[in-house]
Amino acid sequence: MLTSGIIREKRDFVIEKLKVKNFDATEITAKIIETDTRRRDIQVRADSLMSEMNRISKVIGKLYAENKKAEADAARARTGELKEEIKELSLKRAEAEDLLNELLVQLPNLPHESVKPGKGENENETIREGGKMPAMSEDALPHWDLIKRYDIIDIELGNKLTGAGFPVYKGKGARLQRALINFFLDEGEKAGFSEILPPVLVNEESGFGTGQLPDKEGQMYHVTEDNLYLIPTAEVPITNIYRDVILEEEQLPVMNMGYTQCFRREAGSWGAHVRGLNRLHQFDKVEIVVISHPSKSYETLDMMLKHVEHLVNLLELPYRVLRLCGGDISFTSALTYDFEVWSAGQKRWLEVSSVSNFESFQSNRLKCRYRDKETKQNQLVHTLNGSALALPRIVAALLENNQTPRGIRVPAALIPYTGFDIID
RNA sequence: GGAGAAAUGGCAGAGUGGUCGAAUGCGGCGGUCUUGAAAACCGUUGAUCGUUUACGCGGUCCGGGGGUUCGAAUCCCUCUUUCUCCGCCA
Repeated sequence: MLTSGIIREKRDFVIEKLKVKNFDATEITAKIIETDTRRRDIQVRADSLMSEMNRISKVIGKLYAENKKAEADAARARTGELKEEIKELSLKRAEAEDLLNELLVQLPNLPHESVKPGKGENENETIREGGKMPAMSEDALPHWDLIKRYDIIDIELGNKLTGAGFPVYKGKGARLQRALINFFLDEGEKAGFSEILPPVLVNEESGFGTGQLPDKEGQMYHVTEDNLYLIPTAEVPITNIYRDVILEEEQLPVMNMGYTQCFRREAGSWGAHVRGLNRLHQFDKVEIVVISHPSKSYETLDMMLKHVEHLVNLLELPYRVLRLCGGDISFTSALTYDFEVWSAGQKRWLEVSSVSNFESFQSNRLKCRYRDKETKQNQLVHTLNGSALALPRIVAALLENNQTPRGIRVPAALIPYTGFDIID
């Protein structure tokens, strides 16, 4: 969330910026400023009352020590009234604080200056393309046919065991998953990321820290019995490691990555675009998460982009990189690049990675700061994350783009991991 | 799941109702000494909210929440976590 400070000091700027995200902040920022002012006013009054109370208490203590009971009792006369007032003010302050938080949480992050306005995904801007388009005949099969032909991923069986969106990987299909996970982790390590294997269930605080709660509650599976949530991405546990943490400046950047299974309810998503592996309730993903010095976070974003590009290149997939426009970028992000790979069977682009800089939007919620060497002040860090990569659509594209009459060719970089060079 | 013990600053560890934000040690930072370093010695060293042009000043925080009291790290309730013992278990 944004800080109340920036809204107080640069309200017009905030309103202007949020227009890029098609968000009208006029009314809510006014409420925020009003609530914030009220909160501070209450605190000033409460503080001075408490100060007086402390003073009187000390005097009483001294009087008792000197055995001056009568004077002590006289001093106590006023305390009841003070106590009453303090109680009342604290309640009001808590109320104002809660309301302020409620309001702040509703404001999206400010978009970076390079983000252009736009209604939706059609207005995203392609900033880079790479890879070679596969030479395919018109009748290239979509992956949902290929997985059946080679019996490597079983959607129906997943239906039997669990329900729609929970496929079962078998034989070379299972091995391919394992190969991709190890490949991504090994490449991540080479790029300087430390591996984390976090829990896939998190508590409410974590959900709030990264912004899934309270607004996007329906996205996550909720284990009500224990009030835990199945993670929709490794971003949640890995970023929350740094909740309430103050880092030393020289520790930055903190570069972590983790493989986890991811769980998404995706309530209400149906249609042709979600067929096969295109959208699942459970899938595998390696996520990279970086905590960066605020002045370096856009360099960090570029570094992460290069890493993802490197992965896609090694997998020999044709890709393009999009800079999301204001209408498509997420609530929490300041700047997001999407990676899409071409799928020859479906003849369309599939999103396989989303790399974002959240600036201090997440860290403000997380209270993750670093101690500035020069000023000795604690400052909010910038957080970034990206998929590197999400498996299902990568698998879909690999299968579709590499289909041959003899079977499905495995890209060279993966063969050491799969142990086979063809799926047949 | 049952019984007991505990939770204090970066770490270790005192403190059981009145200048306690908290002794002491270690660590960190600054300094003296030294050609340099070590040792020794001296000083300093938490977070957070508010206020102030500023120097400052005030409030809150001793696992979380609530309570008793003029006053709580200290007493009471509750939750969480850790340790020990028992049970169960991959």
